[in-house]
Amino acid sequence: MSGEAKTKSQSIRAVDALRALIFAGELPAGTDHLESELAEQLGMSRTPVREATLILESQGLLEVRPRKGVRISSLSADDMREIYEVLTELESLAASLAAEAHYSKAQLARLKAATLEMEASVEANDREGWARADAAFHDELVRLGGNKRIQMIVSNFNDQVRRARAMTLHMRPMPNKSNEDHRALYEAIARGDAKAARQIHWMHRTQAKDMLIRLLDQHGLRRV
Amino acid sequence: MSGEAKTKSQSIRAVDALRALIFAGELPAGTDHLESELAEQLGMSRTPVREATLILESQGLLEVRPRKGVRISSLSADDMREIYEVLTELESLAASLAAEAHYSKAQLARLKAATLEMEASVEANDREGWARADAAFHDELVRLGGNKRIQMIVSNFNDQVRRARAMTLHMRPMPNKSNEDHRALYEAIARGDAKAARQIHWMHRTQAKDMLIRLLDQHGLRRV
DNA sequence: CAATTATTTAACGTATACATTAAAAAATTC
DNA sequence: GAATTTTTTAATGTATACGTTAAATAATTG
Repeated sequence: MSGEAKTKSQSIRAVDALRALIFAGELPAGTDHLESELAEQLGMSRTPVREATLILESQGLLEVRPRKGVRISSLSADDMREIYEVLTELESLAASLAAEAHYSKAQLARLKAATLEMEASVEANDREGWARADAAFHDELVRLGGNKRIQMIVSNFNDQVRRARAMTLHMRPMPNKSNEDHRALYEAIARGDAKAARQIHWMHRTQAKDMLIRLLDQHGLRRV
Repeated sequence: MSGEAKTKSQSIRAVDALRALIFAGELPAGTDHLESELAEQLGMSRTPVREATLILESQGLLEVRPRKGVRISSLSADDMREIYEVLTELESLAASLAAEAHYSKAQLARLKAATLEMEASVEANDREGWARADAAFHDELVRLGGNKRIQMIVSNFNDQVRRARAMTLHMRPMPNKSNEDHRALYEAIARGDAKAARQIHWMHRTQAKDMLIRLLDQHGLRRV
């Protein structure tokens, strides 16, 4: 009933495979790879690989550099700042829109569940669990905002900073303050207070940005 | 000295040509076109056309629909609202960042020039001239914000609403209020007042959005 | 004759061959 | 021997052939 046997095209497979390799760090940031090598590695011809690289280039995950192979994108502190500026702004807008939508408690169940999971994870000292719940919270927040364009951009930019977040996950203190923010944001949305929702999320993201950049800087990570 | 004879690839040529055809309305919104037809029309094989459609799809200008040809994207009023929400938010952020950068009068010369040109165009009753200067103003504003990601998204979304703006250009009253906004925004940026810059631009864009949607609605344009 | 199944068609997806061209290597010149 | 030119190499860009498959059409069945 649920698991359809989709016949995915090689191009889609190439996109998925390359994304996975990039996120797993098996194609590390800054490295170059020839189309023909990637094609061989993925067991297909160059054609679908070329199509995949065009798609991934438009998503900012790599750059196609004629005759030098595709280069896996890396991010400077400044890139990170730019991306977080956009994420902060658009997620805050989504938070505001979500509050204006006056969702019922039931419709906010997933958001609530994510906050509880984060709190439980902090109790259990489980960083990976916390990170998963945090991602779920942010995804759901943006979804509740109801603007498909925001969802697309935010998802895209989250992909771009995925490795950087993963790297710093274990460098940080346990996110207690963060959980308070999430709870406060949930409540602002639940009572339909758009202004507060926007403000709370804006502060939340801005602090996360500052922390991330500080950590990368402290650990001498010039590009990630 | 300036006009280098670039040897552009067919794929790039295809992207440029298709964009031009879309903006000119020769490939109207909502219409379907086979890869082979487009290839013939552009005088090249399907390969570069396929690559071009993948790029244009990621830019939201068309959708690739296997076996049904590529469909030129059309926008509903709701799509328009979504796009304008993002444009409003990101341009307002750019305005705020531009103010924070404390540019000199010289650095703001192009922005100033655009405001003067808009005022002159209104005097001369020249709508096309006004639209050009308005676009220049907004481009320069976003450039001054200094965030490359914002520039990319805004430019992309502007492309998507280009036709809709063009259609409504002659339905609107002469934009006097708009010119006042631009002047006030220029002054807020010049004196480094980030909060005011953001606020002025936010109102400006929100009003533009409401006007656009109202006009399209009044004229029964369900999709453009 | 409606509904289903089989067949045909045509558009796409992919592999591959080849042309182009930037980069690397070798040869030449001063 | 350094700098320039020529040659070679190899990676990409493009065309094309062909297999695959969704859609359209025809045939069949109850």
